[in-house]
Parts: sequence; structure tokens; C-alpha cells
Amino acid sequence: MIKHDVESCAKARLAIRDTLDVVGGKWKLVLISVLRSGKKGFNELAREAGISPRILSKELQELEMNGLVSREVCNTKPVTVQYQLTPYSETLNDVLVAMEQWGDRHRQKIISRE
Amino acid sequence: MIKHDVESCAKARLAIRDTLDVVGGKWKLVLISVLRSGKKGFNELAREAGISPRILSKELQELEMNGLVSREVCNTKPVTVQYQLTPYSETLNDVLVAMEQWGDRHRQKIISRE
DNA sequence: ATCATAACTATCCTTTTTGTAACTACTATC
DNA sequence: GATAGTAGTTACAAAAAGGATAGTTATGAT
Repeated sequence: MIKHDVESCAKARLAIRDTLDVVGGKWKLVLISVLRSGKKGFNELAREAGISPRILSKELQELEMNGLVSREVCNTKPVTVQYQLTPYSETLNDVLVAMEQWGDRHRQKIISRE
Repeated sequence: MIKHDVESCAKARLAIRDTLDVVGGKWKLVLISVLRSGKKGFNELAREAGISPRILSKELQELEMNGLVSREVCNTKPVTVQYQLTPYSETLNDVLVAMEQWGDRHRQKIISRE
């Protein structure tokens, strides 16, 4: 059960702001979602997510700083870099799942009433 | 269990984008969170959320358009308006709760390692 | 030597978002 | 009449976010 008094709501607001600070914005959750299908290279990620390199680079750095994504440089012919989710990123599963489900159902709702 | 193949991930990304379109941004979820403690007037909401009237007005309109908040004009001495969550907004509970918990735990994590 | 690929970075620019401050309309009170 | 409270709106400015394009470094293939 969730409390709705003034004090607990202030806490809730703070927590939501914190979450938004880390995974808010247009790309963070999308990138995490993409990375759930396995580690990816930079360009691969850019293609799959439909994001420009400049933004991708910035977003990945932020995700890395927050411990959600790890960057691994591989000693391949042309140096490649692999990005993958960290174990800590799994703590976001509930958020991810909740948003996926809600988005899906909301879309159904919109479509069905047109 | 969650699938991670290319196809289901594309769907997941779409759903996440949809969700972000509706409740993304700096204020939407915060306002919903504030409104969970009961119906509020315009200025009351502005004060509690720390948001300027201009933004508040815009955000409330969008929330209303998406069926998450309802606006009720009351016939009081100075006309007052009550904003409150709709039943449909309850479908966001999982998202809200997940984000509140994650934000809270993430904060703990950050604090404890400083 | 030239071209291609991977992973970025730099520059420039546009759009979106957010904020400030002032102002409107209406009523009630001092 | 002046002032205050409610619910906004308007005009303007600043900042943040996002995007397009080209360039850089490094390596290997042709």
C-alpha cells in the first residue's frame, strides 16, 4: 500500500526526480532497452536506436557514469568497442517493464477509440 | 519472463517512447505524484510542486488531454478550480511505484559510497 | 596510395523546454 | 478605491536538448 500524506509525497517526488535525472530524456531508456538484447558496438547501437553519433556518445557516457552501462575496448583489427548493461542496470527492470506495459496498453487504448 | 530478441525489443522501444511521450519530461510524473494526496487547486499545485504558473498550465492541459487528470471548476466566491487524478491515471501506478523505489534506492547507493 | 570501417569528436544550428516577470479577469474584503 | 486571492495568460529570455554534417584517428584491405 502506498501512503499519500504530504511527507511521503515529498519523498516520492524527490525519488521520481532522481530517477528522471538518471534515465529521463529521450534516449536513456531506449538505449538500455536496446542493450537488453546483448552487447553492441557503437555504430550498431546508433543504427538500431536511430540516434546520431554525437548524442549517442553523450548518452553512453552518462549511462556509464551512472553505472548502468559498461564500455569495453576490444583488441580487434579495427579497434571495436562493446557496450553492455551492467548487473546494476537490472535494478531498473521494474521501471522498464512497467513503462513497456503501460506504453503498450496506452497505445491499444488510443488505437481502439479512433 | 522478458524476451530479448530483436523484434520484441523493437516493440519495447516503441512502448517506452509512447510512455515517455505522455509522462516524460520534468514535471508530469511529479504532478501526478503530488495529486496522489488528493485534489488540488492551481496555486496550491504550483506551490507544492515548485513550478511556475506558465509551465503548470501547460502540463495540466497535456495531462488532461491524455486523460490522466481532470479539471473541475467550482462555483466558489473567487472561482476555484480543482485538479484531480482520473481513474485511468491509476494504470500508471506500477510506473510510479517502480520509479519511486528505484530513485530511492539509487539515492541510498550514491549516498553510502561518498 | 586509396578506400573502407569503427568509433568518435567538433561545429554549427534548430527545436524544445523551462523560467521570469508582468499583466488580465473576477470577486471579496479593508 | 486600494488591496488581496484565485486562475490563469502573454511576452520575452535563457538554457537544455537534439540533430546534421563533416572531420579525426587508427587499422586493414585492395
